[in-house]
Amino acid sequence: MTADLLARLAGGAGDPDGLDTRILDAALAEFETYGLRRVSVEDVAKRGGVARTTIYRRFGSKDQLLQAVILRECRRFLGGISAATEGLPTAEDAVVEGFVAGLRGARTHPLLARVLESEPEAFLPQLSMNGGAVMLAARDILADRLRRARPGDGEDYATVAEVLLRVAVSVLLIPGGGLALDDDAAVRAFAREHLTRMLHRTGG
Amino acid sequence: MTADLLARLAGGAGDPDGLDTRILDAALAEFETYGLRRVSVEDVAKRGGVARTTIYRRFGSKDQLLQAVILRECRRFLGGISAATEGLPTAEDAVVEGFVAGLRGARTHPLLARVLESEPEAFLPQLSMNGGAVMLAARDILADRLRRARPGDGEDYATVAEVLLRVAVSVLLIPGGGLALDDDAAVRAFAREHLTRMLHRTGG
DNA sequence: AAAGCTACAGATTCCGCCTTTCTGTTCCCC
DNA sequence: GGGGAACAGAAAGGCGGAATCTGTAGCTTT
Repeated sequence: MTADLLARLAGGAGDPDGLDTRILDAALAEFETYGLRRVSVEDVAKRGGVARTTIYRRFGSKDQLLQAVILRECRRFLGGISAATEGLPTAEDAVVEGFVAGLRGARTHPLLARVLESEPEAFLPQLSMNGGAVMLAARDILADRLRRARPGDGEDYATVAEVLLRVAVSVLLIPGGGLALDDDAAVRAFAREHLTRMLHRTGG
Repeated sequence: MTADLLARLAGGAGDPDGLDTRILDAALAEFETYGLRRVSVEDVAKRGGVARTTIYRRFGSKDQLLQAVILRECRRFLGGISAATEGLPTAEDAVVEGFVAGLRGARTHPLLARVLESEPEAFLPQLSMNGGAVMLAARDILADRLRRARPGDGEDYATVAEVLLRVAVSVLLIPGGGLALDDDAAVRAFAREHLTRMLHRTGG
């Protein structure tokens, strides 16, 4: 059931008429505007111009619809990291740009901002449940970039990538610290100065 | 007002009859057992064997009482980190043991566990409000240990310490990742292998 | 084959209303 | 300076009934 849903969203194919996409767009817009709790399936149906039953037929339940929205947002987020680290010459660059892209992507995400501000109690469980899985996916993408930039040295890139992501998440959730990470330039400088050190020095 | 409260708790002095301590003990026990919301000031007064008015005279309000409890717990937590990193010969050791002590201290903290499980919606605001300040305090302690173990090399120990703490916090909030941190030994190995790299190599 | 529409049962939420409890303050006694 | 009683206002809890929402089913339409 979940695998089916994932499969439908994975390739971008499997949705020739674009109805799933239209429903997901409508749901995303509703959730971004009103939060999760106050949005009914009918609200989504109206905005999407479809019948309520169609949503149930395609997604099963409101919760599964939400999960599908989240899944798609995660895919976009990962795509952003992937794009920002594509073809960088060194592993250091990949660490820096991956960190910058991840932090900026999360900071500017409308749905995340809305939920975090409007229904934080719904966020912590979501974080404990699926947060780990999302992080594993992001970690693998980042680790792959690192590995390509510096092939065959046996570095534990997956762990390095996960630590990067965890630092980024904690900066998001606990803003008040002493780290100066106000804009992209500051974030980049911090990552370059401190986070790249977790990579083994190869050339020097 | 807050400074006054902090001053009274700071030295351990200023509470000759131990009444503040008894009230704080009672409040802590109540909060650990029943959570934050369901505990009334009278519950605390009964357990502490004092009049309700005394609590108001000494702490001002229920919220300030809670803040005082949290403050004391933070002091204990910081004391644990401080003790665990005392007199270690190298900065690497301080990083490792500070990380281990911080993670274990948070994981085994009864009040933290209770609130996280029973009223997570009260935790996220608390984290955004005071989390940063607590982290700054913990950071300074850790940074001081690192500096003592390796004096005068101009390393930015404060930032290193804060990153350590942020990684620890994120492990607490997002358990599902790929990091194997099940027991102290595993935590220690991870910290030794990956986190110490954020220190500049001095001797080699 | 799949979407739209209507109808429906059960669960959940919302609302107004009332009662209780809790908070924070005051005053007096010790 | 603490204990105790009394108090007003705020907040929380209980509780019916109404409305809404979820999820399902059956039938119609394209």
